[in-house]
Amino acid sequence: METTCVDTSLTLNLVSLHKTDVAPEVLVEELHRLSCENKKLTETLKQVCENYIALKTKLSQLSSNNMVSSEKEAAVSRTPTRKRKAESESCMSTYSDKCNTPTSTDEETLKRAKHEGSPKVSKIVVRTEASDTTSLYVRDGYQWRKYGQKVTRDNPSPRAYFRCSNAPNCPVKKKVQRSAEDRRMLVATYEGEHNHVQPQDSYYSSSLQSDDHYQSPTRVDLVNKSELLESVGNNNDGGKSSCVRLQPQLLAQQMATSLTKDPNFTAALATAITGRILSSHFS
DNA sequence: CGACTTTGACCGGCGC
DNA sequence: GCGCCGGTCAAAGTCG
Repeated sequence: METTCVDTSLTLNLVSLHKTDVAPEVLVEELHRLSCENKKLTETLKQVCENYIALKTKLSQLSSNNMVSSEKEAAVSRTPTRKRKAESESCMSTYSDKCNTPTSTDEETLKRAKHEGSPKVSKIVVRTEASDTTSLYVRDGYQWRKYGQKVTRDNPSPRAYFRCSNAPNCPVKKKVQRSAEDRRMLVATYEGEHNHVQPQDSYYSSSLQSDDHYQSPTRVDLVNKSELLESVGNNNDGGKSSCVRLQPQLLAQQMATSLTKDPNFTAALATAITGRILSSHFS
């Protein structure tokens, strides 16, 4: 599994600032240059944010349009929504159809979420190493106790059931099963929310920076199931850089986490802030 | 010895 | 009511 592909090291010219035998006018010039660069970066960031918001608005408009059209289609061809019939139909459908049709497990998860007052349910898709197509363990920073395993009807690979064992009464449960289409894909379904903090010395948190075998998860909340399907579909194409296809918000979260852990970034940020203060002072 | 995994049995919901 | 199926239990086994 590949590590995070976002290079967080900012290569601002910090070295010259540490020199003590530099003329003051050179330092001033350098400060001006950095403040200009900082302004440019701020403008670029602003533009990126604006583009992101515009795209997000467009996406929500498109999805709402799709919902209206699908409701119309459903009204035209109203069929009994019995679970087994739907399942047998999905067995007849092609692979691509499957990608656009909610699986029975998704239905159950959603049903349960509705029934139990909608506890937080989310799915994580993890691509494992090509050689490893039997393990059902997803390292996510928490400690899990396996309490069951079952072979389900719609998938030849067994489904494992886990409970969080970090806290004695933590209600979180996790189901892990290999994808029927791509056995390298582990699909972990989380139910509930942890009532404790994430262990700090976890494999996951440390692996974000150094471990090459880190399984970079694609987390998708089931609030929007189309996101999940899109994510699974995207990860199904045998692509090598799963992090490229992360949802924008997830990518931003990962970037933020990586950036705040990066000493280069904190140093560059400190320099940028100092530059701003000094430039406003000089002008 | 405690924590964890394995695995067959059991239970409840749902479709027929 | 019966059978199927997913989810859970719990006893036995394993490991450090």
